[in-house]
Amino acid sequence: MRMTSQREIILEELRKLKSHPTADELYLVVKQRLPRISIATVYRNLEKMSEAGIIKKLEYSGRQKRFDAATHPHYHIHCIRCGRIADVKTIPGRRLNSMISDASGYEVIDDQVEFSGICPECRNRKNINQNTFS
Amino acid sequence: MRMTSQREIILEELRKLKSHPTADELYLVVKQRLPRISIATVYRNLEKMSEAGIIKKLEYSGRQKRFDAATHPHYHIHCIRCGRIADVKTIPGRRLNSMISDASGYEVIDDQVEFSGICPECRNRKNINQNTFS
DNA sequence: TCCTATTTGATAATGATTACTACTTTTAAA
DNA sequence: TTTAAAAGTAGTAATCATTATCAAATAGGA
Repeated sequence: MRMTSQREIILEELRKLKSHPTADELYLVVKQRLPRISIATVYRNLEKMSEAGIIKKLEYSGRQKRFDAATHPHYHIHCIRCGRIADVKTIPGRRLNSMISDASGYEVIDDQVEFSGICPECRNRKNINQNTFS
Repeated sequence: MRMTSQREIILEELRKLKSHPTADELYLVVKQRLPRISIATVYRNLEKMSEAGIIKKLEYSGRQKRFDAATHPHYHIHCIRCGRIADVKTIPGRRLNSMISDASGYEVIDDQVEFSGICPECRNRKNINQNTFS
């Protein structure tokens, strides 16, 4: 895989963001530095880099795929009030995947684990300032 | 919510299927009994019934939504070879959601948990008969 | 430097889902 | 029971995210 400037900058900007952006959100950011870049290039490179294991593609609920520069195993949690998607720091002591492997007979290769709920901030400020992240 | 014949038959046919069908797969089945039904009716009713908690919508973005008549908490596992989506019979002893709640500070309301891997059948018959379900 | 497989930008095509519209059925109030 | 508002339906157009296509550009080794 050639390291083009487009690819490099897409990766750089993704690494800066903690928000697990969609392809079009990332496109807007990258466009600041490469005004002539095409949205197709962003999609293509995100796909390639996730195939290569450099980044992780998150296929969760909602219409759009999201991308994460952090590839170490961790789960995500989605606030149904404000829309933000946060990392879950702790994962179960015994790796869940091996439990699932035992229970299902499948060879578990990957997981798409997303929880939905209400974040601490939204639980505090009830009913105000909704949807600031979504 | 009125129980129309369309709605009733969609629900009946969904309950018969163990395959977690997509809206269009279910449409083909329901069409056998109601030849004049519209695909839009299938989408609309699956959405309504999942809002009402009668069925469960499985959302893994980038792919088609799937629907499950079994609403009790259970996880799914997706075979990347043949495409089938199976139930995972066992779930972790202590409910995972409460662990996640503790770890994240979120009030966990729902989860979308899907594992990917290779099913026992596909592990046996290596390289032959791929994609019979996808 | 030169060659060529890879990548790019621009845009068309695709495919799943949702929106819309006019018509029908149900519900419930007068 | 009329009757009119509400809910639902079939058929189809529109939408939206994503992928495919293709001519032009370019990275990076020979």
